Amino acid sequence: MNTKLPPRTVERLSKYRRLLDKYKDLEEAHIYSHKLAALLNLTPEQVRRDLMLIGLTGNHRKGYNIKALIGQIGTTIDRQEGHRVALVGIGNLGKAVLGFIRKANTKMDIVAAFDIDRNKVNTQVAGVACYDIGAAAQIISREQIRIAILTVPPEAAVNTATLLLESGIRGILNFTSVHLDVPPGIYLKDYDIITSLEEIGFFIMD
Amino acid sequence: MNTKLPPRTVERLSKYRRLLDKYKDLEEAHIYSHKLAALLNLTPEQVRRDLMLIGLTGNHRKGYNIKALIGQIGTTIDRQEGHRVALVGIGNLGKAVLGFIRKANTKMDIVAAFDIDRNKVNTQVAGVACYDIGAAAQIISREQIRIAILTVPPEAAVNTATLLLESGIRGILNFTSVHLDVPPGIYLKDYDIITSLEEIGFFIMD
DNA sequence: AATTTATTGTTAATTTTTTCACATTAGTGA
DNA sequence: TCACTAATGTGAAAAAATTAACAATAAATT
Ligand SMILES: NC(=O)c1ccc[n+]([C@@H]2O[C@H](COP(=O)([O-])OP(=O)(O)OC[C@H]3O[C@@H](n4cnc5c(N)ncnc54)[C@H](O)[C@@H]3O)[C@@H](O)[C@H]2O)c1
Ligand SMILES: NC(=O)c1ccc[n+]([C@@H]2O[C@H](COP(=O)([O-])OP(=O)(O)OC[C@H]3O[C@@H](n4cnc5c(N)ncnc54)[C@H](O)[C@@H]3O)[C@@H](O)[C@H]2O)c1
Repeated sequence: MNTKLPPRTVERLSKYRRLLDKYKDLEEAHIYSHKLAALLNLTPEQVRRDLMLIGLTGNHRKGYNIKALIGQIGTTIDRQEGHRVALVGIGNLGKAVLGFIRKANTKMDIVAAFDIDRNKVNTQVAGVACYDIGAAAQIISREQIRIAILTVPPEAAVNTATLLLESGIRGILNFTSVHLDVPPGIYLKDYDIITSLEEIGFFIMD
Repeated sequence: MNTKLPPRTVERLSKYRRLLDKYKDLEEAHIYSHKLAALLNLTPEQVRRDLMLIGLTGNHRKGYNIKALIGQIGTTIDRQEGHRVALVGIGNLGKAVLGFIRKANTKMDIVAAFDIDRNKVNTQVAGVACYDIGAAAQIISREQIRIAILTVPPEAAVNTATLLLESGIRGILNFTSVHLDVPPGIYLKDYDIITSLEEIGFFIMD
């Protein structure tokens, strides 16, 4: 079900599902486009169009069936078999991420974590097995891991990313704020809290 | 210098500066739009347009003077006096954020952190004073804090956000993945790693 | 000094995204 | 049963963002 979808739509679909996840077991719960829009600061038209794009159809009187909505978002943006993810760098941020994803209901499975610190290697954090970074190539290949979350210290970022790409990683979520040069075909997403803060700062000025 | 700027431009300006920050002391360093674009997966035209929008002018032969570029981004998106920020919830994520921002060169100053845990209250983390959440209203008002980073457990999110808004906070960076209902005029930005991962997952499928 | 070159600055064109507008429709209740 | 209501679904319009195109130009070279 991988038709070409606008990137923004993909992002919003993920958010709809995150928001409505807690109602997923209610068989007959519905939500109106204007309600969903209000919850996420969007317009009702935008919500309807997004849902239209994934072929979801609502009820003219009750709105969208939440269970169906979650299901359809799943068939659209998830891989059936899920995604196998590695976390690299089990520091404060890495631990927070592990704990967070463990609790979340998602097809993103963190199947391995890597660190260089001997005290962390061969332990479990939030139910995830931690390995030495030296074993990364082997484990990523064996476990068919395709996505990596990079939370190593900045000075280790470039080398670690190179290693990950050589090991078969196809997408990186990079928290290090270090610029990574990736070849075409690799999906790199950077997140930097400072950019978020500066954006907030700019828009609250008056 | 607060002309109306497209939100995307603001975000990219922040990224240009983050990326070039390390060259800020080189008096005569220049960069071409195409070089900057390549570093951030943008087009040269987009870079030139962004810089045009903030009234920055490059040299036809050498490109943009990095120091001038950083300066002009500053006058455009920063407040001269900086922004006073509070971090609320000093757990794994909160500590990572404190350490990160302390090291970064930015006008965002974290001037207080809050927690409910008695072991954390009245300590310092990454040079930031930690207070009891009960003192938040008083300290936020006294310190004129306008922006809060919310890293409390999900179940505390709504109440804590209410308290922050009552205390004068105008912008919230919300990591809790809990939906917050904020009145108009308050700038809320949510970040959820799962949405980032799902986006990566979707776009590496083929 | 003239020529060449590579880049900027910017208008115009294009593409993408959002919003409008309204016909259609499922349920409600008189 | 039949109008009425408050939604959806979607083509069309508008707005926003990006990309193309190219004249202007500053430095390097001859
Ligand atoms: N983008 C953001 O918003 C943001 C926020 C906070 C932190 N950060 C960044 O995230 C990263 C981690 O932050 P943190 O606070 O968790 O740091 P941390 O020092 O607590 O953790 C880093 C971990 O990486 C491990 N490590 C070091 N070298 C390694 C290597 N070569 N291979 C594997 N593991 C290695 C360390 O042993 C440690 O466990 C840093 O780069 C930091 O700057 C980014
Ligand atoms: N959005 C994301 O990408 C992302 C990633 C990781 C974690 N998270 C979320 O961030 C939050 C923090 O995660 P963490 O791993 O640091 O959790 P944590 O449990 O380590 O830290 C939470 C901290 O908040 C404090 N706290 C509890 N109640 C409080 C209150 N009422 N007022 C002030 N402080 C209070 C606790 O004492 C603790 O120090 C959680 O909501 C988690 O789900 C989000």
